[in-house]
Amino acid sequence: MKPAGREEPREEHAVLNAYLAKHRLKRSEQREVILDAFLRAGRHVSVDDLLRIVQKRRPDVGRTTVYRTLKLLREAGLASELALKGETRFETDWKRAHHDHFICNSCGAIFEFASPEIERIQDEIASDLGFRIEGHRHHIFGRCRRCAARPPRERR
Amino acid sequence: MKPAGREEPREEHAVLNAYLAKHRLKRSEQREVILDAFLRAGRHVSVDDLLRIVQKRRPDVGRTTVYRTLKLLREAGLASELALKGETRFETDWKRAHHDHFICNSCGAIFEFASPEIERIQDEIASDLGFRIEGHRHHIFGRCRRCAARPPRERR
DNA sequence: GTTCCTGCAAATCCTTTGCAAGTTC
DNA sequence: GAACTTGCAAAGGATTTGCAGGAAC
Repeated sequence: MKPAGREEPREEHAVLNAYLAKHRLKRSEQREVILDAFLRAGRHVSVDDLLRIVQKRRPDVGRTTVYRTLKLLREAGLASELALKGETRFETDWKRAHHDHFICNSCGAIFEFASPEIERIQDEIASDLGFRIEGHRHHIFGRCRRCAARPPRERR
Repeated sequence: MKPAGREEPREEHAVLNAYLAKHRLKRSEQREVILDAFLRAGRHVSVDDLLRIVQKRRPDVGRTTVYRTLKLLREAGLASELALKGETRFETDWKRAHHDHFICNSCGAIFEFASPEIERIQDEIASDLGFRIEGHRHHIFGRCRRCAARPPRERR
């Protein structure tokens, strides 16, 4: 455990810096701060979530920069996006195994799952079709354990 | 009235009318025309596609009405939506078996697939989690047979 | 006649872009 | 100093909403 306040030198910072160098882009404090906030934020943050977190430390960072930095992080392989209806959320993607999502319609909680078996079947179907897979998004919607137990109250 | 260019009396029209009656809503020519265009349009139309088709027959129909009618059709169980990045597409949903989609990143073509096996695995995973499934969206992205054969030309 | 629909324009929401000023290399 | 970044305001694109007039019941 590192001293309070201070940022641990996470591998992801090095990855970002390598990416910047490779593309002749420049480092900036904003990018550091945003990456750091993103890594600490936990999974499935929206742009607004992230902006809010970042602004606690640097109130002058603009929403535009958060958008631009998230795009950069995606290109660098550090973030991936989760296109939900109406809003896009982001999750860390560095050395994480592929996974998909359960999304609770009631409380909005997002759970992750992975199934090599599903992936395998997908691959089979794709190869039957002559389709070359480049990615996929598999979202399951429903009610999480807690919300299923406490059904939504009736309207009338 | 059944003038030339006549519409076949599809079951879906009856479903819509039943839905309207049940909810004390009113029938209108716009709704008929939009539903009809939607049924004929084939799969995966965008709002703009549909608007264009509808306006061939009734140039005075507004985009707003198309949005509103699609919403209605969804509620009546006649349409379901396919949330793609940047635009929403709609497909007919009356008495159609559940299916998911392959989407070609290159030409935009959309193919459908269904796998009872995948559904079964999903159910298992969900029940392990105590999650009650209400629906899902499974999109696979990549290149279709044709686009895979003709790789994208290089930029330089 | 009352209630519902429609089309237009305006409003929203999320995201991107133009630009002048500030940073990094 | 040249090239890249930033934040703001404005622009964009998709979708929704307010409203006055028009249709359906």
